[in-house]
Amino acid sequence: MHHYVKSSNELLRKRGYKLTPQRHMVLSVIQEADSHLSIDQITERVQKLNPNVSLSTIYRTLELLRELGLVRENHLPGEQPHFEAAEGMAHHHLVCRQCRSVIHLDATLLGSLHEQLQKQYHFNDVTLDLMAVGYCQACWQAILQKQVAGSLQGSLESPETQG
Amino acid sequence: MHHYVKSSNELLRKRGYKLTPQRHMVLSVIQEADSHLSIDQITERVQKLNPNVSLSTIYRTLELLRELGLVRENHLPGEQPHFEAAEGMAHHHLVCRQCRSVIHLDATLLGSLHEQLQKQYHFNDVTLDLMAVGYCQACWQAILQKQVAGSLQGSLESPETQG
DNA sequence: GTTCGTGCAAATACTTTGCAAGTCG
DNA sequence: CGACTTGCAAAGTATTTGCACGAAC
Repeated sequence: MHHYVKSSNELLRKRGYKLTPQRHMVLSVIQEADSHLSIDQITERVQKLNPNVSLSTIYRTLELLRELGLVRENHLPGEQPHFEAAEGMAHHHLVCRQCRSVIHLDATLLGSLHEQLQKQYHFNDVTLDLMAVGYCQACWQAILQKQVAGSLQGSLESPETQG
Repeated sequence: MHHYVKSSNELLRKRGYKLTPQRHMVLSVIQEADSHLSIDQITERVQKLNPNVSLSTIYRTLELLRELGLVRENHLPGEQPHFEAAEGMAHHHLVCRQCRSVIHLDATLLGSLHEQLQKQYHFNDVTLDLMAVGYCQACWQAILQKQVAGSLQGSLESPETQG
């Protein structure tokens, strides 16, 4: 994975920043993770390498890496933001509206939409992040049950509450 | 717009909730907005109708309406969450990584992808929310400028700092 | 020696919770 | 009544900022 470091370093320097040990730690923790990480997870792993790294540095570093396009940030409603390496495949999300369970979807789902957007809106270096929200099978069943129960109760109560 | 109220009411009651004045206000504020609203904006507009409505009620109501699928929530990194009426067209976002400016994209962009996802993953009532992130034209120009300036400075400094 | 980065502590912003009181069938 | 809601105040989390010190040209 470390072949990323050289180009990251160049990118930072071209923009007037340095690749400090802290920045390097944050970046490689993200690059070496299987999946996206929350700020807590990043902090935990970085502080395992060096316990003195402060939380504010982690926030500042993540903001910088995001702005440089070295990491992607995504923020599902109701969760902490998560970060993943820009080199990896973007993975999209299918989220249950009720239980908030998440299914990860394939990056290829959107084809070459990003190229289309780049041309049409004159944006550069575009990446896509799709969130699909619905009810998962289990929650949908539960909702249907509850509604049935409600209407049964309704039709029983009307005569009985008079007794 | 008020023809939504009846069906919203039914949906709430079917699930065991009431359409209180507070909930009604929050929902109609969202339904009558042109675009999506932040929690602050919703609070401001609701409290213009009734200053006694508390912030916690607004949070609780938004969570309920979201869970029922009456409003959509989206959370662009670096911003407050935003809410929009589920009846309207979902609008997608193209965001600049640097200046965070946002372009709203057409809902039709993704075609019938949601139907495909519903079938494939047994999800119900799926809506899609796309976020595309890149550098807008202005920021991209600025970045290129800066890099050019940096390398000029670099090639001047090397000999001169020796003098 | 000047610019860029960091750690720490404090400040700010955001969101959730407990609870007593209010509504309504 | 009894289930559901609300407002208020307090607590809990998350994130940002100011500043003095340290590191790297």
